[in-house]
Amino acid sequence: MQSSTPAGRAGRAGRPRSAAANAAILAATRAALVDLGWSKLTLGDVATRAGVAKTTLYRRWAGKNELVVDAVAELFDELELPDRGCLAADIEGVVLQFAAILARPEAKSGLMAVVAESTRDDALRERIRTSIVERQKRLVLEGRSRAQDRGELPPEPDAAEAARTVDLIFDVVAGAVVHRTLVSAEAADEEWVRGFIRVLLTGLAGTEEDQAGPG
Amino acid sequence: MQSSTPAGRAGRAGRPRSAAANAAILAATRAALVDLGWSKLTLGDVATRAGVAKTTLYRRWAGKNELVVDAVAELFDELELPDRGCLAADIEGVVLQFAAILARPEAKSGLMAVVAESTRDDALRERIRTSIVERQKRLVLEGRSRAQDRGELPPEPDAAEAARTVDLIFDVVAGAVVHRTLVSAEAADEEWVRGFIRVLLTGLAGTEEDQAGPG
Amino acid sequence: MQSSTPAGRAGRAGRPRSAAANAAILAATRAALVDLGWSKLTLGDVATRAGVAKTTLYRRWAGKNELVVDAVAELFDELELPDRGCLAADIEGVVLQFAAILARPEAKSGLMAVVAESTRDDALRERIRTSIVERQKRLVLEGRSRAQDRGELPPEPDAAEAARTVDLIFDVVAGAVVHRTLVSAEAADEEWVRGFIRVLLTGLAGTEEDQAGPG
Amino acid sequence: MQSSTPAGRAGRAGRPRSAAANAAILAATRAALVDLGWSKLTLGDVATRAGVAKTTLYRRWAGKNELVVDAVAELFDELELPDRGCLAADIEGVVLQFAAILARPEAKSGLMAVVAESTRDDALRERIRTSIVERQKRLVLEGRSRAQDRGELPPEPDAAEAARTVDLIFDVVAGAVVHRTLVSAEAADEEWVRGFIRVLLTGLAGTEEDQAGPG
DNA sequence: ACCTAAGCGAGACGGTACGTCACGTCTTCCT
DNA sequence: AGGAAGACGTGACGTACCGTCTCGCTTAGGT
Repeated sequence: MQSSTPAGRAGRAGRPRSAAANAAILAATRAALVDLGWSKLTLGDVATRAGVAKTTLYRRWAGKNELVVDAVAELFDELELPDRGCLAADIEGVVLQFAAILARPEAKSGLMAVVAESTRDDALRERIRTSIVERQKRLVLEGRSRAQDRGELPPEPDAAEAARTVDLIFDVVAGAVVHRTLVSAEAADEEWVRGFIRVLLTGLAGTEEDQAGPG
Repeated sequence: MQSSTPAGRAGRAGRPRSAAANAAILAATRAALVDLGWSKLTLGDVATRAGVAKTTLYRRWAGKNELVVDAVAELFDELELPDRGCLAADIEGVVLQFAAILARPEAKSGLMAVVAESTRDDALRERIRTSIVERQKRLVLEGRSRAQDRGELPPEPDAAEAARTVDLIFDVVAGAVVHRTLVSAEAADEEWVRGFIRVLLTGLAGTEEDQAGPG
Repeated sequence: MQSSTPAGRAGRAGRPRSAAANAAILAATRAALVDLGWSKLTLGDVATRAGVAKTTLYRRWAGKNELVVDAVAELFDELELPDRGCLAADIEGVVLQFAAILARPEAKSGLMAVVAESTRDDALRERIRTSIVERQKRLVLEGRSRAQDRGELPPEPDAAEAARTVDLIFDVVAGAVVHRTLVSAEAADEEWVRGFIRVLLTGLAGTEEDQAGPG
Repeated sequence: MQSSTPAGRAGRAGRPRSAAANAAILAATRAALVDLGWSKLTLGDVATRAGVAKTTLYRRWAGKNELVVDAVAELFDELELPDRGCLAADIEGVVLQFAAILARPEAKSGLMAVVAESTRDDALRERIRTSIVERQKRLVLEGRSRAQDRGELPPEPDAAEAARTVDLIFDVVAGAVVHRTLVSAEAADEEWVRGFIRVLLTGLAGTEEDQAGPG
């Protein structure tokens, strides 16, 4: 990297922070999550793995929770919405991607733990929302927009209602996959995702018909 | 009788464990969850609150996780399925109860934390499943059966498929409410539950119609 | 054993204390001293080794110190003063016996520990004196008396002075052997004992002469 | 100078250990020995008294025994051999100093306890020897040398024999004073020390004569 | 080419909680 | 009443991390 600090920096005297250290620390954090899980992860151990002093770590993050949020957030940035031609297929694509990330131990172990912590720490919850949750709502927005272009979904008559629906869908989709993966502890595989999307698109009553139909 | 102690009596010698202590410990655990949250809860503090020695606590539970699971599990036993005449209303009733429990700080703080821990501890995950999850699936079963009696849902042609559907519905319902409450950090109130049930029963496409129709 | 308690017992109601238990407990204490040493010896372990409940043990001894004193005291009762014809030989005989007992791990480990404890516990010190120390002063008394009969030592002109001398000799002999064995951690063997007795009988100045003489 | 740090400087990185803490801890240890005795002394309490964290204590000493050895060893460094003109007077001077130290409760309580422990711990015994015992043998060596200069004792014909005699004398002197003080639990006062030195210098037989002679 | 301020590694520090162990007491049932 | 069994309240253990602090060294921008 040719420039470790952006142009707008305060730029006072002294040695600048190592840019390489940040990446090493986040990677070390994910590695520690894989090996130890959240509750046994210690900052001292992360520092050692990253080849960095503990003080360096504390200079940049307030504590374990903030560090883990940043380390996990990077995982979800690789999500994207493929264009597979129809709404159901698009959803299936992105849900399977999401399920694949959640199946990774560093995500499993870290994500739920920081969510749990965030129930008592507003700043942490906000950090999770901005770093992880809100950033991925783009997928829902884009998916709906595409479906409307295709005529699979009607246009939104009301902007506020539209936003509420995005939130609802996000809660339903993310919640279902998380529950399936972490609580039921079974894979959110292709078969399960198809069943889930059937319910999501046509509702419970429709589910039974569709099953009976092809059989 | 050949024996003064019943056949099923295991080790009859020695002082028996105090039954009152168990209840006191679980109540103290919930109180500590409210006051401190999961990560700052210490077994020493729970013991003090319960008026019990730390060793007594360790004699009965393997650690913090097991204790919290048991303490939280009791919260969910009060759930019941009211008969409100139609499927949507029945679901609304039970989901609102579930949301109310999840809104309590002892549940919020404890539940996600043990789920996070369970990603690295099979025995703990099993304990969560038997103590909390599986026990509440009765609600889904009873709700469907009632809806089928009323003709709101068709009968199940295939038992295996029926079981899969119960699991799916449970993941969707529990997951959505949990995500709404803990991640989005907004109340799963009556309005939200109605929107959720509309999607659940009629699907995304139907949702838009229904909204547009009466409006 | 047909009778577990001696004839002179108080004979109140209830089950009498098992006499066999006492011996078993003291033997178990010595065994535990050998295996674990004083500081790692626990009353629970002694009870288990003796095949006895902890309560039984506490009914009979106030604590670890008292128990160890009794267990160790028995070791020293086997000391006796042989008649080998002259004072030096008599002393050598009894000192070697004493050294042999002190070399046993149960004595080493237990004796010094209770002496250390006794510096802060008058009752314990008294118990040690009556059970162990005073009881062995008979050896010094008998040795002197025998030496006086033989004409090796002059008779005592003053009874009080005589008692003081017994105490002094006891302190010198016992102290030297204990220091040699425990602090210097070398065997109080025949060679050392001869050197010691030479000093004891003829003094430091005489020592050098005697050595040079026979050589 | 070629280097700002001396050659023998091992690990120069990191914060150095507080020198003040060491002294505070050893002093606190002695104070705790006075107040509580060895068996009730806890490292946590010592740390509190020293105004130091328990971990600091464990960073520097392996355990209670090692700590007490070091704390007690300092007491004996104040011993010195006065020149009072003749051997008997020199010995009396140093033995009275030794007795005075042993009479202090921190020495009484600590010394025998660590000796007892050392019967099962070779490293501890070695530590006691080098920190306490061997260091004080200088007194015996110097005393003998001085007495030889005065002609009170003959010169040593054999170096090995001379060393053995030093050990013997040390065992006799230290052992007798310790036994008198701790086991017999009576003061090693001037009167007793005179009697002891008479035996030490002239032997048992001589003792009686001397007493009878001048009386 | 210096100066200076911050970053950095190392590791000691005062804390807090851990989970275990032994204590000495108690409660229960049995003999 | 004595005894075996074992749960109980208590308190110390020695360890592990916490987050902070002192060290001496490095590094780069500003002069």
